[in-house]
Amino acid sequence: MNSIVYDLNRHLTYRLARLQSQLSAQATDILKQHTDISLSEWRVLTILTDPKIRFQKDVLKAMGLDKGQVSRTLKRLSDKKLAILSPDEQDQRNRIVALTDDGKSLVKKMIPIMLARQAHLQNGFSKTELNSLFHFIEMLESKTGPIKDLEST
Amino acid sequence: MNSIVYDLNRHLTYRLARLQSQLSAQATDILKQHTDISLSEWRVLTILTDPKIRFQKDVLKAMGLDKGQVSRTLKRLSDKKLAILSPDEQDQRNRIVALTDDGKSLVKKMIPIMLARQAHLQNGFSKTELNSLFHFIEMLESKTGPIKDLEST
DNA sequence: GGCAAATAGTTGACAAGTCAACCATATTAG
DNA sequence: CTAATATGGTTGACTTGTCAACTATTTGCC
Repeated sequence: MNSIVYDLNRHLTYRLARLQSQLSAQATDILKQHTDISLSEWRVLTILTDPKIRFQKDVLKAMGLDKGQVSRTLKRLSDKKLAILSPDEQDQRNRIVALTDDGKSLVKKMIPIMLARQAHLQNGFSKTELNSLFHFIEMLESKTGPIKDLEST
Repeated sequence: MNSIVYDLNRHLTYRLARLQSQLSAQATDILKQHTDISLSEWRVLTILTDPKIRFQKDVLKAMGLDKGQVSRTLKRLSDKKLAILSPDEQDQRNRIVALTDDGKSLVKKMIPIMLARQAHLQNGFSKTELNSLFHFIEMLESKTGPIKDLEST
């Protein structure tokens, strides 16, 4: 009667967690082979290629990362001379963020490599399948808030 | 001409990372409302309900976690009297791991809650869709090893 | 104008994850 | 038998992620 076995492998969030940790290890490896930036640094760099991103707060919103994490990541990028942070004269609370030339060329160099990886991962999926995968991700993301009535039978 | 914009939102691994961090925050919240164990502790507890898991190394294999992480998580579970670790007389390298009665009842109490959450998340997906989602996860997981020939044009 | 609230960012403390060195016990091959 | 190797586990150092407190501006309201 003590059949409280919980099948983790059919457990969606667990599977996603495992997948995610393997994927990020893979990305970290690739980055290490070519540069000396971390995965989160890479993500911020790519965000900075978007002309709509002008302030630190835009990075924050675009990525949904922690404030402090963004602050420190940008500081590291700035130390590595890949990004430049400057004050906004209009509103002194803001910090203007931008890629340096070094930053731009690093991104330019890495993009084909990272895209090749994406292609590798998506290889074997049809266009339709990919779309439904993105659709699934969106649906799940819409349900990641607090849940009420969890224990009602 | 400097159109090096990298669309992160159409970037599979980035979306999965974001989804995953939201999901695990949600799980952590739920656990905090009902107990004082962390998500990784919860996962190890559920693993321990499987009668095939007898030694610490089995936990390791079943979860694909870091050695050290498993060692420390089990230590915390043992400190909280939820699991018990004992030496294996046959092979002194092994540690036998098992749930205590407290551990069992905690799992029993939490399982319906965690299953309700899974149901909530999967709500809106048809059986077919769920199967293809799991299938996608498997396909991706099979591609998380090192990649060669990444830069060939 | 002046004060409360909102916004942007920084910092420190702490938890979780990753890596590698290390110890003890078993296994195996000569 | 014993020396090399493999296995299971622990530990410390380091990185990354998370949370909350705090400072400095700006905005909105009376």
